[in-house]
Amino acid sequence: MGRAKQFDPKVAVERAMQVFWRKGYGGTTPQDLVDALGIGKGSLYNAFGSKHRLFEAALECYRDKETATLVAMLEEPGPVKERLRRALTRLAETDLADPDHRGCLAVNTAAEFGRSDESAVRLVRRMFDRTEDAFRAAIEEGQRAGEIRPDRDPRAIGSLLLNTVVGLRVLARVADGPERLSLVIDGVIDTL
Amino acid sequence: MGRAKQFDPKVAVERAMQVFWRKGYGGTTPQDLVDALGIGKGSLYNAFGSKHRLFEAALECYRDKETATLVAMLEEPGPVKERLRRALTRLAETDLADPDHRGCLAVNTAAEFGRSDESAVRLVRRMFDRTEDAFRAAIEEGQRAGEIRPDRDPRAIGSLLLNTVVGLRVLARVADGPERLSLVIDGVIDTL
DNA sequence: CATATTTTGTACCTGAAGTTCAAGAAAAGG
DNA sequence: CCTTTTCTTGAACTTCAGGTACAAAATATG
Repeated sequence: MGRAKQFDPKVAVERAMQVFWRKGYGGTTPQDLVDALGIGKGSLYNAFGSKHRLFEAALECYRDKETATLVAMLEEPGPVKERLRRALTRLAETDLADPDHRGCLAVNTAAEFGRSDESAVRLVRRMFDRTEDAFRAAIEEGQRAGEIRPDRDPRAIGSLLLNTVVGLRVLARVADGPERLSLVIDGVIDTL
Repeated sequence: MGRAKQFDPKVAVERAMQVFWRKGYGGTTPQDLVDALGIGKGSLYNAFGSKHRLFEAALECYRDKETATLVAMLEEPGPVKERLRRALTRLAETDLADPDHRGCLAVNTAAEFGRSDESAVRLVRRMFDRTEDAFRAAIEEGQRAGEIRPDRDPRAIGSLLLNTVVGLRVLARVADGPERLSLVIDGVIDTL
């Protein structure tokens, strides 16, 4: 019973995610959210409680979509090394093509909050863990297929690739061209 | 003629740098700065014009100190690879030992502003360029000394090391231990 | 010492952030 | 169909960010 919501919370969170991604948490105002979600301030606070809680939901949404995309890219056909290269390249290209150069919401959040925000840090860590796991799985597959030397620690390479992606997405935020990013990607992939 | 300043602007900028480093640009209020610098608001705005101008000065100060530290570390005696490993390790250790886990001010600034702030982006780019240059110089030295294979592009390795550092300093902001960072450092250095 | 010039702290202003609330509208139950 | 419950809307409220204006104080220069 009671009046039904006039908007879809899923859609609202996704729109909020776009705003937080573009402007950061601190840079986003309730008014920005009201404008982007197309609902009144009251509804916003009734539905999500606070700017921060909405942010958590948005970050969770981002994390799920982003990791799903990465996993999908890593599951494409072809040699593992080529898949990895393609995944990184596509990531860099996407970031550079974005007119706002938003980079990665999780990385930006890590930089914005550090550990001063418990819930944010938890969400970011989880996203990083999942990303590393996805890379590790790909590496193990490559080792089983004989494409990657079996004497290297998959977890270590996973960490290294995670770190590479994090770096790339920061550099992409201020990059004026693709050169440096390409050098990085080639440099990393060629050592595998 | 006229009264002399009661405080040392250099010291003031350095203190401001500490505040911006800890709280970010958006998270720093004029009151924070007044408290940290120990001068009145009037003096602050008289001396620096605006929060943003003071931030630029602080970022410049940070950049100069930080790159000087890096260059000094890379100029220590010993094999180049060991110098690089030590430099990265010390960086990670410093970040983890910092109770606030502030990471790198330039990286945080890149993440906070992206390209929405022209002057900030310029300062960050310059810091990144200098860092890459420092690494490139070290690599070239290593190649001359026969420690590093001469068929690799020093600029590319410089980019790769820069990217590694940027990634490390983001991961350090949310890391709960040194394990992942160590894996990354060893993974990168061992491929040189 | 006189004066011009600068510094300094305080008081003040404007706008917005972040949230709450009262009043009304729509859906379900008796 | 009336009550109950939940949602909606927009205004109201509180606090503070960010910066300006000012008058008093201090000091280099002639």
